[in-house]
Amino acid sequence: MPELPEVQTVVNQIRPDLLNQTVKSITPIWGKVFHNFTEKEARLKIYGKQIIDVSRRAKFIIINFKEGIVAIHLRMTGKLYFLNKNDVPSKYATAYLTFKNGKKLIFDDVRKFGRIYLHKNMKSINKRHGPEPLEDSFSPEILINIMKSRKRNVKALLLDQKILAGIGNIYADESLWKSQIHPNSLSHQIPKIRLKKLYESIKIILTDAINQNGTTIINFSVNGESGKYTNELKIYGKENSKCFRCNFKIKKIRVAGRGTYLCTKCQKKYN
DNA sequence: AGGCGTTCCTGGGGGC
DNA sequence: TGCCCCCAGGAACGCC
Repeated sequence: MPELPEVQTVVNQIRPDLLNQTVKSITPIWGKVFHNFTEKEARLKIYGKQIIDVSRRAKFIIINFKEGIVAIHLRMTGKLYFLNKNDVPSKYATAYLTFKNGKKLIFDDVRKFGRIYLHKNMKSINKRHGPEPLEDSFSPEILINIMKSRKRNVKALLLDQKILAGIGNIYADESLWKSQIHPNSLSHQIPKIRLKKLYESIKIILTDAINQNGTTIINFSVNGESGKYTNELKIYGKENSKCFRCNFKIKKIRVAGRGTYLCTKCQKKYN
């Protein structure tokens, strides 16, 4: 389940190998993997074009060309890895790119939720996404405004990419645990001081997770090292074990349609 | 506005 | 060993 830190880790790992490379081809193995373009369009727009940067926006991996971008969303089980020209991709490969230097970038995706997009620029992605939580411009006031201006379940808000970009199920639970907020709290009822704590928790947790190469529950990158943040998790996946803070038994409930881990003793419900 | 269910997909785990 | 059912959950979409 790649979220912001995992996607950033993938970008960090593949960027050096992609920078300045010239695309020879991009080929779908599974029919629906190209979400908004055809092979023909790809041929016209990116064959022979040089990659000038590889970056991340929300949970998208962005391959930047002088004119246009290729955006890759890993969704649940997507992985990217390099092979040499004549190597055979795994049975779960849904697409691949080839480059002038003979390398091949494989998009591997067991559950086939992942998609590749071709866009002129970042406009269509930006308009569907809220602020980047790790950018300096993301301030406590912005988070307070997000929460206070809506009357919505706080976990649902954290997961909503239009509101805040990049957070998924694992880091939502971890951030709420660290800031001692019950996931079913109503956003506008949470005191400002608690929201400031939530802001700090999000920043710290995402930054630490990137430094640890993310959380590997299902491997998200084949070439790279596995994510070590798995060892730092305090609440996610820890049903029935003891809360690190208060020793109370950790529960698993459903919030916003997702499996949610929490400590009902030290995470306060505001409603 | 916002909550909820459904869809897309497949592997893996639990129950029997 | 095997079979069935449910669960995992990111995002879009339709409905109420």
